[in-house]
Amino acid sequence: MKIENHIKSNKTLSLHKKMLINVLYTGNWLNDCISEVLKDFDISAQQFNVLRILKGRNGNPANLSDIQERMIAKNSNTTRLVDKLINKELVSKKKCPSNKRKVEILITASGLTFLDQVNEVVENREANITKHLNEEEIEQLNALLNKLRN
Amino acid sequence: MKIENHIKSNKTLSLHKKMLINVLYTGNWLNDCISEVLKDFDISAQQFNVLRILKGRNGNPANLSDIQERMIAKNSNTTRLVDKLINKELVSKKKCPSNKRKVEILITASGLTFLDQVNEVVENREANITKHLNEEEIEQLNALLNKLRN
DNA sequence: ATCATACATTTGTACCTACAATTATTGAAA
DNA sequence: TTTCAATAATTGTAGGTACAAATGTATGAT
Repeated sequence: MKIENHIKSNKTLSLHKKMLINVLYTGNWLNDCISEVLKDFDISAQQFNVLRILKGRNGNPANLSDIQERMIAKNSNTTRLVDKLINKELVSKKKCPSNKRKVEILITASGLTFLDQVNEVVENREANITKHLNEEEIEQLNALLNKLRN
Repeated sequence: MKIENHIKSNKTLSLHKKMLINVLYTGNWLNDCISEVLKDFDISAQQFNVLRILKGRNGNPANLSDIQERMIAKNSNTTRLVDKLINKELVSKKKCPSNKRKVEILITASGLTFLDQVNEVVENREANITKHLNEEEIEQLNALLNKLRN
């Protein structure tokens, strides 16, 4: 469906405007798709994102700033996201011994198990989304988005 | 810049995954670009969106559900967004006389003046963003995003 | 050694989002 | 006509985002 139908616009939008709205709208839409799956696991997209980042460290502890740098939404308040995950015992945090300004954050064993369970369902959903485009189109879309951001 | 550098991923991501992350990331990025401009006017992207929708009605009052349908972020809590705009006297609201369940929302004269001022700056910023792609690429990007959502 | 500065994180506040529950109103069926 | 379901908006609560200010720690210059 065209973007102007989604937002029920009555005036004719310029191609440029349509494209920008489309990028915003599709980003929201994709976020909603993933959030819907995550809802069953009582976890938000950003919390899931933190868990994935920590798993990617393969046992090396991460600072808050390491996590922040890797977040998809750069303005997340990582302190509070991590706190929520600590409450769920999915991650652990302690002061960095060599530099007490920093913290060392790790995914726990139960965090890893949980993440693997969630990941399976998320990846199914993602596969269902990407199947609408072939490899060449995915590559094009990737390239165009990169170019848009400069 | 490639998306894997933005999120500083160390493992090699599949093309599919990169594309999905890219859609989310670029949506956030674009939102941040526009929000940065709006900040000078003390208005959020969603409040700006509501004002644009109301202007598009050309003097016809809008219900809350009319606005909601036209929002880029479909889950905005429109009641509260409108309340904020009423406090700033940029929009007005009254009970719909023919159906007291509904409300009639209008942009005020000062809302229109304000919107026009903001719009000029926003459109400059938008033009600066879209200039990285030519017409054909913009058309492609539009088509690919539409196809991704089915 | 002291001090100013930079760094890493936390906290505060306002706004926004997600979603469920509630209130008020309407319209149609029993 | 009463009642019940549907509709439109509002409210409540928890979580997330944006941004500034505060806290605690490290480090280089003097």
